[in-house]
Amino acid sequence: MSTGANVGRPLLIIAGAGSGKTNTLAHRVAHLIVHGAAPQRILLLTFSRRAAAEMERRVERIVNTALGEQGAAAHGNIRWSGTFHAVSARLLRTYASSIGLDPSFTIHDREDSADLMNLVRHELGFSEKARRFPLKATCLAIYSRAVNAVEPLDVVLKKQFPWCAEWEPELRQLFDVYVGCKQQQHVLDYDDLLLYWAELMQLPALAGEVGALFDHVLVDEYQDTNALQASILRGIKPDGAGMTVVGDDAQAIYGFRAATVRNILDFPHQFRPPAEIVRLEHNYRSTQPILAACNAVIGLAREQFTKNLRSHRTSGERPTLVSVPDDVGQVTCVVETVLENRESGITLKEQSVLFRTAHHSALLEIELARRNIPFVKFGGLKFIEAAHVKDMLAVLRWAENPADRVTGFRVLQLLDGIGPATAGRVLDAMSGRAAMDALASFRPPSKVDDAWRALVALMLQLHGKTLEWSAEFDVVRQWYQTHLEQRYPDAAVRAADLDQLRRIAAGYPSRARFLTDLTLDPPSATSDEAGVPLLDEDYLILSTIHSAKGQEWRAVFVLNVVDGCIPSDMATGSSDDIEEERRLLYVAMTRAKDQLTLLVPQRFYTHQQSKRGDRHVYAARTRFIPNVIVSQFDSRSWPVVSKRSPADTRLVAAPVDLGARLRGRWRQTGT
DNA sequence: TGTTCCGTTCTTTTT
DNA sequence: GAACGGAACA
Repeated sequence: MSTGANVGRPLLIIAGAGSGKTNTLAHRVAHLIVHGAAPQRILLLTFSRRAAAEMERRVERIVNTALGEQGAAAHGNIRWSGTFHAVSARLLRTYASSIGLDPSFTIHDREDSADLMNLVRHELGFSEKARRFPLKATCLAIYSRAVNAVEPLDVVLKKQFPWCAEWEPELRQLFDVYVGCKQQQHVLDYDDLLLYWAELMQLPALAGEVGALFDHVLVDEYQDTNALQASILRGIKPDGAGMTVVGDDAQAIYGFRAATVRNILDFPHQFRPPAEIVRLEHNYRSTQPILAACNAVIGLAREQFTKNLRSHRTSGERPTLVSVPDDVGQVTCVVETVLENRESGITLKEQSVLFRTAHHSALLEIELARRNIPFVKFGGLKFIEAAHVKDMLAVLRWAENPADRVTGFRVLQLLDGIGPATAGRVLDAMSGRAAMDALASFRPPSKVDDAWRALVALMLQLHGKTLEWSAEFDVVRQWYQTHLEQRYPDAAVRAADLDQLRRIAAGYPSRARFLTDLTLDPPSATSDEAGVPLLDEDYLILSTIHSAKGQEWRAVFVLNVVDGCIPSDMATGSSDDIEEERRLLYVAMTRAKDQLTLLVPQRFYTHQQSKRGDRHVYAARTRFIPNVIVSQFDSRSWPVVSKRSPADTRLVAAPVDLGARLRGRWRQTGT
């Protein structure tokens, strides 16, 4: 890459799967540093904290090699790196006073936001049953979409939520009050982090100041950013000078979060002269047969992608389509193949099992635990979302920000005898200036007296900030023990999670940093043994396809490659949705270096139809691997039956799409 | 007012 | 199979 001459000019790198994107970006950053750019003035925006850390590590290594350790140390480290959300939180705390924001704001995660939305929803009387108003999660999804896509409510409703369109005036009112509540309570949600940053960039003086912090702005996974994020970038570097974005339009899988492929496609022509475009089309990851199958799958997409990836690794086996009888067969097949692989020298860590939705791995997790095979799971429910962990965090967060009603609501209702009504009255009393005084002088129902005194004492102690952060955590932990035992029969198991939380807390200098970081970059993995750091141990990777983005393994298994899972039954609404599901399968397949196994259960259990009887449906191989391209795969059945009747073989080679037909019929009558 | 139980509805991916 | 809302009960 000829960076030297064009350091100032905007650059778009279209990087195909396995084309060494991370490495390219790392080299570019390192190159900038080696040629005199100040690391402190580089902004590196990635998709996850994990990706940012990995990037920093690589950059450091390259710079060290080029300049020697001393030379590298003289340059210092990259200071601004992370997700849009995390970087925003940091910027907003710095500029809070200039934009009328309380610098000690707390951040709501998805669940908290939904809870607040629900509070408002009830308050406005929208929750009466006769009205069938959208549920809290739907309300939040609509709101979020409007914010992130930068689209007016009526457009969002028409395009994405037509069944809620009749509620437009009520939703408008709901969102209006919701926004007011957040401001009153010094709380920002995920969307606010982007929104406030984007708004800040509309103020010329501040925009100039923030833009001037950075000489270079690099954005990874640009295909998965949304309109709001694009507007932030335009605000930072209006002329695109020093800006590099990297992405692959064929791997866009975050449309549900309002990400749009337009960002990457329209990037070059935002600028005059237009951005330079570099295409990386060599795949260094997968064998040619695997890559050919991946290309075949993405080749059937409605919109054609310009790249055609070529592999450097010409030998190897074709990917396998394995037909298994049902979900139990699927799990057995995977586990036995994984173990075989390990015998032949592929460690567990070099293998992964991918799936569309988090619960698809449930049965596998049980079997792995039974056979004592360690694993780590990415995606799905995180341990931070477990009720007992949320309880602990709620206490700490309420102390940090007593105005946060959702959090206070949660803490108060931990006490036996305090329900929504009493909690509401306490919070009303606290809404004045001296919240903690109001809390201390509140008279609760007499039967909660003892518990009440303990809570008040705890809150006063925390709010007074008389303790060291780690001691503070312990005080809360001790207070919570009673409630933990009272509420959960499996308190001992949950206590282990809280030990883990304590270890995480110990790594932070302050309560505020701990709370912010945990909300924005929560530990993404859960393992079979919570808390045991599996540093040098070997373990199998389980991951949702979304969380597998950017990763690679020697052997990859994809579960439930059937219609109804990929594409998900939830996503068969519009053809845009279907196309995103196709790319999802493509992303899953392109993770594999040497061995790729797609599992196709013949019977697929579902808990959708509750009408006693059919608890499973006859599944069909995913529509994304139609007969035209099935020759790219080795098809076989498992378990292997020595004598097969010809009829069976035919069924495996060309399964009837019975499930899809049945579902189609159901849908017509249903809606 | 708080708790419990029952019937209905919806079920994905994540910062 | 969970989450929600409504209603009955303590």
